[in-house]
Amino acid sequence: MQIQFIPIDYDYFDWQEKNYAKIIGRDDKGKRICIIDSFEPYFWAVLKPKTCDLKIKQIREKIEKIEVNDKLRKSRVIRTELHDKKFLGQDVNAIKIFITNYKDAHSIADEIGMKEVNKRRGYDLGYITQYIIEKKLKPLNWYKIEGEVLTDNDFGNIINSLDVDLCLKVNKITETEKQEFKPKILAYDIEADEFEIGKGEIVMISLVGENFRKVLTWKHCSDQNFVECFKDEADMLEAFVKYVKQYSPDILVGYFSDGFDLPYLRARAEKKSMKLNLGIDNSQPSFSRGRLLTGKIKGIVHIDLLRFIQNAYSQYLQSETLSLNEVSNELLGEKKHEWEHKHSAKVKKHEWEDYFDYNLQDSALTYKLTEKLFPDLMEITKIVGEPLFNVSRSTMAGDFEDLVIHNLERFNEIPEKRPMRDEIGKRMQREKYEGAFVFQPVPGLYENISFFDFTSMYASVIVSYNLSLSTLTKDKKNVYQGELGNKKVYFLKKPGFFPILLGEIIEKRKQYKEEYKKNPNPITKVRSNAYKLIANAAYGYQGFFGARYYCLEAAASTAYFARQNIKQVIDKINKEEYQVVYSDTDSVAFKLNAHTKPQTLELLKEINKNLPGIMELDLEDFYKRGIWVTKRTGEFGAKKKYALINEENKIKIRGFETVRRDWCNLARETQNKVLHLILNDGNEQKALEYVKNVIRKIKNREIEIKEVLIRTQLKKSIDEYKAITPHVIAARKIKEAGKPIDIGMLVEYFIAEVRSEKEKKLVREKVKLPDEKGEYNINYYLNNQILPAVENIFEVFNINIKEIADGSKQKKLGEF
DNA sequence: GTTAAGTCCATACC
DNA sequence: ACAGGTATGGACTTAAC
Repeated sequence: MQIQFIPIDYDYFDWQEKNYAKIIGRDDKGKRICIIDSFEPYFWAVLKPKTCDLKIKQIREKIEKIEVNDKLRKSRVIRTELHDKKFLGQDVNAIKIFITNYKDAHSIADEIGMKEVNKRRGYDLGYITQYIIEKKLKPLNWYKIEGEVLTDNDFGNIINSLDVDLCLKVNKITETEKQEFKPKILAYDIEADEFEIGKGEIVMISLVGENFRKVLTWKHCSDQNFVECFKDEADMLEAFVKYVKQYSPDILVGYFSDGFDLPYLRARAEKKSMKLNLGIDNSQPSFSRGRLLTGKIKGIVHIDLLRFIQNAYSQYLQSETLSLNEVSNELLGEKKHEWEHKHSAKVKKHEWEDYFDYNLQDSALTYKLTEKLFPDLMEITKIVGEPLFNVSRSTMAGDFEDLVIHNLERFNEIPEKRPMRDEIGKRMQREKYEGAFVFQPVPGLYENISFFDFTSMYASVIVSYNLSLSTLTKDKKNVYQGELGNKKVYFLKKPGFFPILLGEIIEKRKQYKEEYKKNPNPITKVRSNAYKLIANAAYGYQGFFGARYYCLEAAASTAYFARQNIKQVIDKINKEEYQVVYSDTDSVAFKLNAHTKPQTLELLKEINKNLPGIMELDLEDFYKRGIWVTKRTGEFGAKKKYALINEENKIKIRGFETVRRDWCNLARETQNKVLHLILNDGNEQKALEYVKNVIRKIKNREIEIKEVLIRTQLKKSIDEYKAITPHVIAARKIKEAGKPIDIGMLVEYFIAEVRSEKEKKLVREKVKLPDEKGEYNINYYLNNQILPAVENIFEVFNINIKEIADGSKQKKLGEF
């Protein structure tokens, strides 16, 4: 039999002491298909150079006799082969060791202690990863599968309990051209009486799919057609499982569902002594604990969308938190519905409809976000080669490593191992290396500015200078000379697999970006973006202590060559009688002086002609005006703080309090307004009037409390803080009030007036929560929020705003 | 007891 | 444990007088 097939969820099982891959996917008609396949697991023994043939023969014979027994099973070496391979770019002889059960790879590797065996590698890859590499059945690609239909009795009861339309034992896999795939997505969200997992009852569960909207509940009934009422919690949970099975999604998605919804459901089911058999084999969700809890459902890809957004997207979002509300608002232009969380016993009769509505909306937003982000997720999955489940939770650095692992075969490379605990410890203790160059700006308001920046600078440095573990060398001929601290380090010019792979990613990114420019459509946009995300992870990866291909020399040299290049660009621009005013890492801002725009573009061209390798400088934009200010302490210009206005009057603000979420809205808005007025007008007149008015309002207590709330994130548990800061006090107060408080939460508070300023000098002694009675502290908001936010800006115009504010204090309020 | 330097902490830039 | 270094600035803590 032959089918079209797209693999979605990967799993494996043991049958008669061998491993089998069990892959769930769809055929071209949308039927749910299971395929069973296998390969011979193996790992490598890398031999010392010049080991003689006779010795090799003896070693192989020895290895072939290895058997390990543990309680569960007997495992043994099936056979060995001798191969010419590469390890970190070096030619090696290696013995390929085939074994009966992959799970015992590690213990068999431990039995290989001959002194001629230099290294053992490839025993830490994971069965599914190796399967995908061996059989080239890559996730979310279409294949033609030829195979035999399996019946219930094959493989014990593995098959008969599966809720699929067809199960095939694979004979042949052929990749096909087909690309399109629209997964069946089902979003879910629960509402519970307590925040602690399993502590309270689950009040309701919402489900949203295509033409599918449900709220399941048992506390209160409703006439609305999407609400279904059950007699108790257990009944509701049962219905939840039933509806999931009926909808038969490829993806079940929640928002923070790894950490909340799924474990909560599981805990409540346990409490009610019932099974939450969501898996297509009727198994319950399983949870694995890394740093974070991860919930897995067999045959259905459970995705916690928050984790994907955190790992892949957060740095490209404007949202100040990654709450469903803010992220939806930014990406969809749609918010959560209003609802103030309360225990179901306290929900009034007329409020229930709002509660249902709120619950449904959460799933609806999660569904829409998933629809929007799935193309990106799918593209990354295809590039990386690991299953969707893993990719949706992996960091970008992890993705890069997976990409490398899945492409090693092309280079005939044996995989490097994951670092052990002691190795990680060593790496973590290392000293920092020198990073990027940041130009010391001279404070002032500048006119006619241009910005150049390097495209994917660090990635293109890695490629251009061939910086990687496998190209690191002691040779001093035909090399690039980098540095790590005071030490010179060298990299071969002959391209290594890591820079080659990264180069391919950058090249594809460039192609799709061009394609997108020519013909803007969502597909090219997503592709261009996915390749960019992955390319940008390569630098951090090589300096990351957990990396297989960790190479501090490469990471430090990447920064070194980047510094060299940006400084050369700065010199060149200055030499041509432009004036550089600022630069940070990969960008440079300069005044055009007497030059025209065409001349500036010509300069860009010329610089590009002389850049090494694939490095490329780009025009970011032209700006009418820009402002740089002094540091709060000292008379130097502050780095990483500036504001610009381009020719379309679009304003770009970096680093200022306006963009910092730990300043109160009033200060942020005042500063934002000041920057806008100054950049628009080119002078400070209107801005000054504006600030005077704000000062007046503060003094007259005309400001609402919500405008003076300060938000600070709790980064660790309350007792772990060495310094007791205002936000720690606020967190304590929240806890004392019996409200939930946890690591990661944004704590809101304001600084209030106190009876005796003499007794209570510290800021933390004046902290009040938003709902506490009290008035905002006029002096604090003037001297610690508003004035500091605008002081340095006015200083550019030689205006001392503090004096003006002080002076105005003595005047009658009415004089403003 | 006051003040300045040092440390902790959060958050931004790239 | 789950990318890197550079930088600002508030508030607390501690050392020095």
